[in-house]
Formats: sequence, C-alpha cells, structure tokens
Amino acid sequence: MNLLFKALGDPTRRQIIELLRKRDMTAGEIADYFSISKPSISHHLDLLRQANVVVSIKEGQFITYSLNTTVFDEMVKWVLDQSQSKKINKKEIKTKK
Amino acid sequence: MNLLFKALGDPTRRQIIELLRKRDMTAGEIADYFSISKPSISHHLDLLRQANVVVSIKEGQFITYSLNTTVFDEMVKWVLDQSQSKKINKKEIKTKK
DNA sequence: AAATTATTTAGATATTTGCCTAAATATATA
DNA sequence: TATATATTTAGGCAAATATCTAAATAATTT
Repeated sequence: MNLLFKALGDPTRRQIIELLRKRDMTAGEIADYFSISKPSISHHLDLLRQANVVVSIKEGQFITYSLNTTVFDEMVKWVLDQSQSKKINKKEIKTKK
Repeated sequence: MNLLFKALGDPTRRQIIELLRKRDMTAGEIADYFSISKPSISHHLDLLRQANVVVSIKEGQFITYSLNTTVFDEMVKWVLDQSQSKKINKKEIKTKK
C-alpha cells in the first residue's frame, strides 16, 4: 500500500495514468506527452510498475504499458475501510466549556 | 488530490489515521504511540490537516484531532474513476508476431 | 505570579525524490 | 555488419521531506 500511495503522490505519474486510461501506449509515446526527459519518464514508469499500477509487455523494440485496474479495486477497499469505522466509534466533540 | 496522496504516502501518517479511526485523540496521546519526537508528530498532523484528512479542535491546553471522512469519499470517487474507463477503451494486447 | 504541562515553531541535518546527461542494452533496418 | 531507433541504467545534483533539539506560545496548577 505504501508503494501505491507513493506512486500516486506525483502529478506526472497521475497524468501517465490518465493517458493509459484512454489506451495502452509505448514508453516513447507516453514520453512525448511530457516536456521532461525520456529517462525520467522511464523512471516514473518503473515506480508505477513497482506499485503494480501498470504492466509492461515487450513487443520487439517497443515496450507497451497498460493499466492494471486490479490495484485500484484494492485501494477502494482500503479507503472505504478508513471512512467507515469512524461512524461506529466517533466520539462526541466537546464544546469548549 | 496531490496533498491527499502525499499525506497518505507516509507509513507514520497512515498509522495516525488508524489510531483516529478508533477514537479522537489529543496530539500528545497520538505522539505516545510512536517513538519519534513530538515535534515530528506535530508536523505529520499538520500535513494531515492541510490535506483535510483530519480536523483539530483546541480544548483548553489540549488539541484534539479527529478524522474527516469526507475526504475519503472523494478519493473513492477518484480511484473508481481511474479503474472504470479502462474497461471501455482497453486495447487488445498484441501477441509477439 | 511562578512553575508545569501541552503543543507548535524554528532552525539544522540526513535521507529521499525528481530531474538531468551520458552510457549501455536490445531490436530493427540498410 | 554497421547504423538507427527504443528504452533503460548509471551517476550526479538540487529540491523536498522526515527527523531532531531548542525555543516559543498558551493554558493550567500551585
């Protein structure tokens, strides 16, 4: 869960996710959408892969990246879990006496 | 959304959230659960507050922190959104020719 | 009012992160 | 096989982050 939050905590990486929502892309295609260097994008893709947000498949000299939506399902579970227990255990907020 | 992901991208801050799921706590109570200094915890609480994950209320010389669950609802929306569009636009993964 | 308690603010330091260029690897093409 | 193309790996630097101790602020107690 830590790698996942770290991965999503960067605007460039979230933009990459937005791109991959539309269609699978090669590393080079993705890099063309940004003004930062290809090695930097490669590094971002690596972090997304480590966090299991994307999957890569080598096709000849290209490497195609695609979203792994499974990881989002798990995240929804985690987030919902955080917001629910509160309703049961919420302690009254005292007004200043 | 960036502050929120950044806030959740630290293990200590996620542990603080876990504590506040059980009950509201003062800064000092929270700090007692960790081996890091009170000023560091204070800083983590500040980041959680900036990300709107927690709310603080001053009660005399104490400051009580509690979870703001609203922000999680928004996050669930964001995450669900990411995982859904894919189903519509998913491009077939080519097998290596 | 002086001392104690709870918390934050300030300033310093170490680690992590994001970026770059240059070099390495791997595949495709002439 | 030499060259071009696609991508990653390596190494370095600057900015951001997490931590610490000391000092400041604010409320409570003696």
